[in-house]
Formats: sequence, C-alpha cells, structure tokens
Amino acid sequence: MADPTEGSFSEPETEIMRATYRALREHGYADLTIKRIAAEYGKSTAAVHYHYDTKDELLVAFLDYLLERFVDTIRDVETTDPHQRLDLLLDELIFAPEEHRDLAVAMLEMRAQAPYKGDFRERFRGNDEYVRYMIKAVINHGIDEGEFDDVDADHVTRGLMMIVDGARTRAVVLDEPGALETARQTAAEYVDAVLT
Amino acid sequence: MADPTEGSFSEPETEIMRATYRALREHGYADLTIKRIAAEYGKSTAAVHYHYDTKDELLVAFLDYLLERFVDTIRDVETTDPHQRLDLLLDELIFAPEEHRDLAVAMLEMRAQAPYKGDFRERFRGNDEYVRYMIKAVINHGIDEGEFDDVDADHVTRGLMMIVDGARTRAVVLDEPGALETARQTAAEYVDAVLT
DNA sequence: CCTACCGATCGGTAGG
DNA sequence: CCTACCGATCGGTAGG
Repeated sequence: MADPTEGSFSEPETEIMRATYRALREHGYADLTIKRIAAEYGKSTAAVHYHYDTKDELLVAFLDYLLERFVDTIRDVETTDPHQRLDLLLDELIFAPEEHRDLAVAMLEMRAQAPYKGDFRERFRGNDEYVRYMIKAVINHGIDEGEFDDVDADHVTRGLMMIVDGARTRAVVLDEPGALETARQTAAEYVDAVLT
Repeated sequence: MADPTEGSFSEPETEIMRATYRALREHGYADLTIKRIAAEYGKSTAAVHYHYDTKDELLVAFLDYLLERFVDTIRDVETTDPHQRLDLLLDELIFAPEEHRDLAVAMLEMRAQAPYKGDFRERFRGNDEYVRYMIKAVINHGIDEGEFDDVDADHVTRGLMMIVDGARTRAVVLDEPGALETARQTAAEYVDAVLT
C-alpha cells in the first residue's frame, strides 16, 4: 500500500510472492516447498511461516498475486474504436504467453489445482468474469455504434474465451512456435464470422 | 496382450495403472505418492517398485495409459459423410470431459507438468498430432467431395483444436454447467464460417 | 511379491 | 525474524 511500485525492495510479503514465483518456475508446483521458497527469499523457513501460517494460505495469496500480474498485462488498452479495441484486447490475451511464458506456465499449474482447491476455483472464476466483462463491454459498445451485428455478446465472449484459453493451454503444453499466431487468426476469423 | 478386455483381473501393470488413476483422482498430482498408489493397488510399495523402478518411470507409463483411454473415447466414428463425420468427431472431443470428468481432470494435471518433463511433452505432442490427423483427414475428404470450401485444412484443424482444448481446460478449472455446450456451438459457428 | 528399514525431506513449531 | 528441532512422510532398497 506504500507504493514502492518501482523500488527494488518492498514489503516482505511481496518479496515472498516473488520468491514463490521463482521457486515455482524452477521446480514446478509438485516440488514447490516452503524450504525452496525460503531459499529464494534468502531467509529461513520460519521467516516464511511468520508471514503465512500454512502453505495453503501462502498458495492462495500467491494465486491472488499471479492473477493481479495477469490482469496488469491486459489493462492498458486505450483506443475507443470498438473493432480496433477488440483487436488489441485479443492481441494481449493471446500473445501474453509468448512474452510472459513463466507466468503462463505458473498459471496453468495453478489452474490444474482448481478441482482440489475450492479457494483456487473461486478466484479463477472471479478473474474469468472480469476478463469476460471487458470483452463483453467492447462488443456491446460495437453493437451500439452499429459497427457489429446485433449478436448475443455473452455467447460471443465465451466463444473467444475458449480460443484464448485453448491458445494458452496449448502454448504451455506443446510449446510449438506459431501456435499463438494460429490462435490469433482463429479468433479473427471467429470475430469476422459472427460480428460482421 | 493376452486380452482380458472385460476381465475384472488382469496383469499387475494394468492394475497399478488403475490404482494410480484412483490415487490421482483422490489426492491430485502434487499429492500422488507411491504409498497411496500402493494402497489403492492393495499391496506394498515394494510391489509397485517391482514393476516400476522409479516414480518417474511409473508416471510416464501412466501418461501412456491415460492417452490410450483418451484416444479410445474418440475412435469409433463410423459415418462416411464428411460434414456429419466432423460433427460427430467434435461432439466426442468436446463432450468427453462431461462424461469422463475424472479423465479430463487427470489429463490437465499431467499437461501442466509438460514444461518440466520432456517425456510428457513428447507424448502430448504425439497424441495431438494423432487427433489433428483425424480431423484433417475428414476436412480434406470433405474438400475432395466438394462439400467443404477449398480451405487450408491444417489451419482449420488447429483452429478447432484451440476451441477443443479451451473447452477442456475451462470445463476442468471453472466447472461451469453449459461451458461445453457453448464450446460446441462455437466450434459449429467456426466450421460454418470457414468451411461452407 | 513382503517386511523392515534407509537417509532425506516435508510442513510446521518452540524458544529466544 | 533465527536456530534448532519435531513427528510424519517421502522414494527407494536389502534380504528374504
């Protein structure tokens, strides 16, 4: 809250989140231990437990941290023209895994835990609702301005989310060059087909 | 190989794969231990290690087992009409997570390990190629018969895979009713838009 | 395949 | 926050 947005040091909690991120990237979720997080943090495991009583509590906080970072990558779309705005939004949603592969990998690992952790699922649902709201708003705006056909904005939004999530999953799992370009093109074809 | 396809007992390896499946379903990948697998198997951990030297070796065999089961769910499309055949294929690919949620959950967990396990990634790539080949063959058949437009079959196939994988991921993570119906409809819209 | 066990590591805590 | 430690559990093995 003190706003060291650019400062190289900040609150211990933020440092621990960063350390968790590095540990997850290096070892994967299944081998993510308090000891490794503490090692990345540069302090003892007791220091970690001083800030987060249990591992579960730390992981939920970490998911919030991850989702914040994710939302940050798609927040600054500034154009007002609906079609262009939708294009830019889709660019960010689909090409994010390319620029932030570590983030995409970590997100998929956390996502795969959702069936076992209700806390995780709730947060992913909230995040998904937020992203869908952004897309839906642009589509509705385009419909109002007569730039898009009068479609079911909610349905089209969900269709685009399928493509976005498919792209993300495939980018992480298969790691094939060109997969994101294909996804972007598919999204464009879908937009052209149903909105115009 | 002795073919007890319906027998309630079979080779120890198959029993262990089944036990691993149950243990994974119950505890998740991060808490999947040899001890729990052995408990499901009904024998000692040494019995498990007798068949699989290391946990890694067991997991790779288990992924093969999972992918076989997955392929089995999409093998028996019998129609010859291209459009109908593509529809049935997409039905199976998209609605599979509904009928086999455990399988879909397990698959996503294994998928999330791909960045850390080259063995896993290779197998997912092989499986993906197989599924894509099936779809592409149907599309090319439709093009040859003049039922579909003369499109880039490979590109359309990849577009459909995005939707399929998006649907699977979202079904597991968000667990929202209706998500698969939406995905199926999106796939139909995409097919209509680019193939006809 | 089993019993019995190995060293290593786990999440978490007591006491300062 | 640290040192030092807890009981529990991990993957894996020896010997039969």
